Amino acid sequence: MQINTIRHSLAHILAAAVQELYPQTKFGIGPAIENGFYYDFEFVGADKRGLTRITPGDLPKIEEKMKELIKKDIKFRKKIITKQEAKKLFKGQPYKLELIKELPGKTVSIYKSGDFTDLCKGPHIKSTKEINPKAFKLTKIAGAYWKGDEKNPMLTRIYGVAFSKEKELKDYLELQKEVQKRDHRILGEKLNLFSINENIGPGLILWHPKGAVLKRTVENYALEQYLKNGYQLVATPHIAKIHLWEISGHTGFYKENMFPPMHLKEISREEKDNYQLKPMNCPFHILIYKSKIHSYRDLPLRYTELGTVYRYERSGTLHGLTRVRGFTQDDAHIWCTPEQLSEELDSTLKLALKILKTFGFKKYDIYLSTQPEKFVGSPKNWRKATNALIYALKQNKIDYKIDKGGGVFYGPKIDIKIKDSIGRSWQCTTLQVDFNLPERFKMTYVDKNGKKQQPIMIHRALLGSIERFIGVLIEHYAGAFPFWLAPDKIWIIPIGKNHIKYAKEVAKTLEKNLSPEFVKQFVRILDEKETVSKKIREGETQKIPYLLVVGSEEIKKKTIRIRKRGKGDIGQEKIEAFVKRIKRELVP
RNA sequence: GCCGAUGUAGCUUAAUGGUAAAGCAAUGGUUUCGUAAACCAUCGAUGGCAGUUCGAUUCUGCCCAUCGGCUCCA
Repeated sequence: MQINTIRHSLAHILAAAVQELYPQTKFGIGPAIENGFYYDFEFVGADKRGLTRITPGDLPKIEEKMKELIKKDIKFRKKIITKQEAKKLFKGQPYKLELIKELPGKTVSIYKSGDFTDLCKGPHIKSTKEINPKAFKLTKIAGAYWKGDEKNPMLTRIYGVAFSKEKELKDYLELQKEVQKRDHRILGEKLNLFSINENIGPGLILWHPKGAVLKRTVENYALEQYLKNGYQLVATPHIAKIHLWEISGHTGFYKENMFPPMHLKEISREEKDNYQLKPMNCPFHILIYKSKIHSYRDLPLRYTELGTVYRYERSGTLHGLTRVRGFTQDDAHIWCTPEQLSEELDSTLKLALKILKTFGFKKYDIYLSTQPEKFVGSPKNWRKATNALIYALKQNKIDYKIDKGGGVFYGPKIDIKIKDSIGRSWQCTTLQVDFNLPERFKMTYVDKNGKKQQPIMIHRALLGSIERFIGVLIEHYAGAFPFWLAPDKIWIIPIGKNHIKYAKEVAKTLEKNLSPEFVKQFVRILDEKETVSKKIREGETQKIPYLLVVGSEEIKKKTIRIRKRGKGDIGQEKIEAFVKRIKRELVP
């Protein structure tokens, strides 16, 4: 039997159990989902809103009831009935009645399993005998809007996971533990990378020294790649007159996601204009473009900036580094002629894939998002741009999925979701064609015939938000960063106080072979009065790539004893040999 | 924003309507140590504002923040 069918049937069994335990319950819907199922309920009852509060503490009781039902060998029976009959059957079930009303045709199908009957098109298992009662588990309770619309009432959703074999359930629960261990919010604190302080505000990141070094390494690498590939560095302010956002159209489309305006007249009467914290960099780059007249010979023109932007994300959506209110984009805008578009998209995509690969991401899900219902620009341009994106994808031999109608109103786009080391996807790279802003800002270039033309604009952020990208990096590597990224690279551990002098000599040799800056930033001598074991433990928990232990033996032989993260003690080595080793590893 | 849960020292956790306990960390001292936690001492906390109470960290309300979801992510 298909596991999805079992999951779906389990949703019905969940509903059946709930019906027995809480007879007044109103039922929403209950589909199978990835790894399991859920069912939405409205628990009618006695509190001031007329509801019964269900808490995670109630789950074991419901789960027990489900197992009881499964044991009873309940049969699933399908029946086609008329809508009229259905309305009678589901009297008192407002959500079901709403669904019946919306379904096409004159009849609907229902499934009866024991005392529980549900409106459902199926398919289902024949009998609960097919369910392995040891391979499912109710996991959590959450609020969920009826039909996913926040204008609708919020129902109580009970989630469960289900598999065919008990072992699979165990593996799944193990994986969840692994996910928890890799949580960048926990590792961020353990490795002292960043924090969020409630006196500063939710979604605003404090980068601690080690985190800031990591961020800098990531940013420097990305920027270096852009400068090598024909981008020009620009820098722009964090605020601008609100008028700018009126031109760009953001105040109209995006107001509730922007931090509200600053009213300068509150401090100075002469100030007539209100200012606005920037939610994006594009208008600034456009105005640099517009600061002079451009020839077709200037194109493609590429401006890049590590631009810090602020967006008012709803409080409930914030999450560690991956969803924040202030973040830095590795942003760039490219303007080109229609003829250049394909080539630009192709090379941008290549660059994106190269950079992601360097950071250790080898697997991706790539989406092409096409024209939505509401759009600006001509359908012909949309077709052209979409074809140019497809061309770029084909040039790079990329398997992609089409997100039909998923484009932004101003143009089609390619999104890359990277897969981390335990298979989760994260949206990072975005590559968008924009017909809107060049029009709104009246951008032009002079073509071969001396005529003014409108350039095509590409927005692209390859890492996306640096904050999110680092969050993903932390989870991908579980905090054990490759040498070139690690913000703390080498610890030198003298065995006793008589060996501190030699430890310093080792550091000096590294300075000579690498640089004083490198040693200051990345090498630490642990001369505290602690045991060697303690220092090793500390180094391991801090996930330091190399721990160099030095004692009398090493002094005599002029070597160091290397403990490599994940490998343990790999033996003694001359310092020169070690330098060679790390020089190799320092290259991204 | 919505539904639900949570908030005790820098971190992890304990306890209580009546003196808030411990481990790690930090600081000071002893130990100078060969690959994942030496020893002793010291410092240090109930998210905020109200209310109930003789007394609130504990009960109630509001606020703030965090967590799990929903919705959102131009």
